[in-house]
Order: sequence, then structure tokens, then C-alpha cells
Amino acid sequence: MEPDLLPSFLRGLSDTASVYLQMKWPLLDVQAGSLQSRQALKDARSPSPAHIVSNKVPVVQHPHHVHPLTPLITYSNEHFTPGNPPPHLPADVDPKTGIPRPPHPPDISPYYPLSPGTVGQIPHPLGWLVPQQGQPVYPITTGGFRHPYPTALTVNASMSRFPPHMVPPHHSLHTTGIPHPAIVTPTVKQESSQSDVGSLHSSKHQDSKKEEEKKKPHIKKPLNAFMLYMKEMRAKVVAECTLKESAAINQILGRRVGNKGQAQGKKKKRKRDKQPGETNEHSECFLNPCLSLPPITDANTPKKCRALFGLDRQSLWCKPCRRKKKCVRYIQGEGSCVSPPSSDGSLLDSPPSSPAMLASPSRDSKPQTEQTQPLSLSLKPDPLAHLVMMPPPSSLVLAESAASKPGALPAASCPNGALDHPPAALPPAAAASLAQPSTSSLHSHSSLAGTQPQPLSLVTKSLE
DNA sequence: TTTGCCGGGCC
DNA sequence: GGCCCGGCAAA
Ligand SMILES: [Zn+2]
Repeated sequence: MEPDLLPSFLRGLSDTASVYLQMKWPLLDVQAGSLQSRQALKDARSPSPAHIVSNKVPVVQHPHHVHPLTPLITYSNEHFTPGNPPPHLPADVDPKTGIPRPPHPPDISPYYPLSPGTVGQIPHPLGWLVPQQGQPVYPITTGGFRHPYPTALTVNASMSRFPPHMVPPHHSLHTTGIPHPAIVTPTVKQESSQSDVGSLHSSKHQDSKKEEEKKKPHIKKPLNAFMLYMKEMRAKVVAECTLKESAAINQILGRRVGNKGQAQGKKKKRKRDKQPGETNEHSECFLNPCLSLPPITDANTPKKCRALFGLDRQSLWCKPCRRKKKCVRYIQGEGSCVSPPSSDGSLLDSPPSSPAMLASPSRDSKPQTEQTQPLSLSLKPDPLAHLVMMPPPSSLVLAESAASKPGALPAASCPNGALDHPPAALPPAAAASLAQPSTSSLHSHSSLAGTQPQPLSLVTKSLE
């Protein structure tokens, strides 16, 4: 783990992240940042965003969640030494309750200091990011201080165990004027503030309000998994393909990461402004075994998470629901498939469907993929490339990439096409976890271990 | 140009 | 209550 391998984004990340963390999770922040950085070093070699630390949440994700974009928080990783599979998280306290957890039952990943409910729904294939307690992760707002990204999180939510006075004065962070990359003070011209007159003819009140907001330091949004991934990979792509246009690069990376074949039942909006109605349904279906079943809907009253759990149990909602998006509980196998939301929200107990199933096919498809794709993996910067396994419906992916907008893509620049391959990513475990939400993550881990290559993190180690 | 995430606001 | 849609993040 050479230092230089440390993805730049990680550095920046800790930076940015720390801001957010400090603000939102004052107690986790710095420490976490350093930890993740350290861990990052370890996994840095892999371009896969898998180990990217989610800058947004102080959540610990399981290392084998390796979707290329899976942003992981590896704080806990620090506890496991290379060579040894993570036994269990030593210090694990429920972030929410603050109650120390007893040894975890096998079915619950110790790496998820999340509320049980959360665990149950995380894993939506799309949800590379582990949803946290359903709370916004932006800077926490204390008192009347308002950030551009105010959060509903109340101190007690995650910090209840700490006395109020112990909470770091995060707000001072930028109030003090300490420069931080993540915080950009809008060059709000004083003109505006001075020229009240000017805004006078407008709507004064509203206007002034906006002005005020403008003046506030703008806290940049944390980079999401994809962004981090891009940041990291862009250079590689540029180097290998001599591409330099962001658009082109992004496109490539987007493909690599996207359509992993795995459910990916989403991609609704993008891809050329899709129409809400025309998309996804079928694609999801065929990817998800569960889908083949009648939409659990059952009864016609497919209660959505919100209605099901209520606002107070938002942590139990499926990710989309939290985002106010289409509920996937009944399609992704996320909830129903995995476990019909029981009234009490005991999602986590629900047994996963069949991670292995998904994973196996994937493996098989790999060889095929390679054949189909003349382009070699050799170029891939990732040592784990050989472990890469394409998703079952890889054909689709290939087709797409191969046939991708003619000329539109800078493919030409990349003769080897290596870039079109998903990053080392999506190792089996990842696939499994992707397909399999939550609880299973741990399971899949172990079960998969025998069948397939180990989780990325482990692989890396062994390689070393 | 890419994806993920957020939240306003429509239905 | 469900979720569409625009906007933002990096380069
Ligand atoms: Zn839902």
C-alpha cells in the first residue's frame, strides 16, 4: 500500500468529509477521517470506488460491498488486520441508541452500526450508498445557524450519548473563517448587500432572504460514490486513452460503473431524460428473480414504506422512499422479496433471497464476456481485473458499449476498450451484495467465499 | 457528459 | 402519501 497509491480523492475526501462529518458527526469526524485514509491506503490500489469512503455518512459499511461505486466507510476496517477476515467490530455501539451491541448474531453485519432497520433495506442495487438513518448528511445545524444543507438530524439522533457540552463547536468551523476546500464562500459581492435599493424593486423580503442565503458560505455537496470514482479514475482514463474531455471520460466511466447488469433497476431519470413511464419495469424484472413473482403488491395495496413505517421510522424505508422516489420495496426484492415489511419493521430478520444465485451466474458469464469482448483487460490498471466478473446480462452491457452511440463515445481513443470494463469491481461479493440487500451482506460474504473470489478487500490482501 | 443524492412541489 | 424533476457535485 504505497502512499502514492492513495487515491487522491481519498485525501480530498477526508478533507471534505471531515467537514461534513465534523458538522454532522462531530464525534466521528477527524478520527474517522484518518482511519479511512489509512484504510484507504490499503485498498487504494483498486480503482474501484468500492472502498471509497462515503463522505456523507459516518456509517461503516462492509468492505466486501464492492460495487465500483460503493462508497464504503471503512472506519471499522482499522480493526482488522490484513490477512484476517474481519472478525467483528470491536467497538460497536449502536450509533442511534448509543447502546453497546452485544456480539452480533451472524445475520447482522457487525459493520453496520446502523440501526437495524436500516440494515434491512440498504442494499438496493442502486443503493450503493448505504443509507443512513434516513437523515440528511449535510452539516448539522445547531441553534439557529443555518447551513446550506441543513439537516433534520437532531443532536440526539446520533449523539445522544454525548452530553451536549461535549459536542464540538462544529459550526465554528466555518464561522471562524477557517478556509476549507469544502466550504466556499460565495464571492457574494458586497454590491448586493449594499445595493438594497437595487433589490428593492424586486420582492424585498424574499429577495433579501435569498441574499442572505447567498452570503452564507456555500458548502459543496459531498461527492457521491460516482463522483469519487470519477475523480480517481479520470486520470487513469486520460493516461490510457489520451482522452481529456470530461464529457467523454465521464461517459466511459459511467458505463463502466453503470449497467452492471445487476439490478440497476433505476437509471430512471438520466440517460437522456427518460420518460417516467417508459422505463425500467422490465429490466428490473429480469434481473431480479423476485420480480418474476407477481408484484408482491399483493393485494393491491402496496403500501409504501412511508405509509408502512411512518415518518418516525424512516430508517426502515427503502432508499428511494427516503429520497421521495419510487418505492422499490416491491420490485427490487428489496423489501418484499427480502422480507415483506412486517408491521414492526423487522426487516433485518428477514432472510435474504439468494445471493449465491445471482453471483454464480455472474461468474459463469465472465468467460463469455471476455470472449465477447476482444478488448483486453490487460490494460486495466487493476490487478484484480482477472477477478472481474461481469454481470449475467453482460451481453446487454457489451452490446451497449460496443454499439454505444457511434462515434459519440471516445471509444476510438481507447482501442483496447479496457476502459469499458467495469473496474475490478463487482467482484462477486459485490454482486451479491448488490443484489442482496442488507442482512445478507454478511452472509453472502461467507457463503460466497467458497464459491468465488473473495471480497475485494481480502483479495487485495492475498495478492499482496 | 456521467451517477447519486437531495428536496421542492405536483398529483 | 407517492414520486417527478431540477439541481448540484468534479473535471
Ligand atoms: Zn419504499
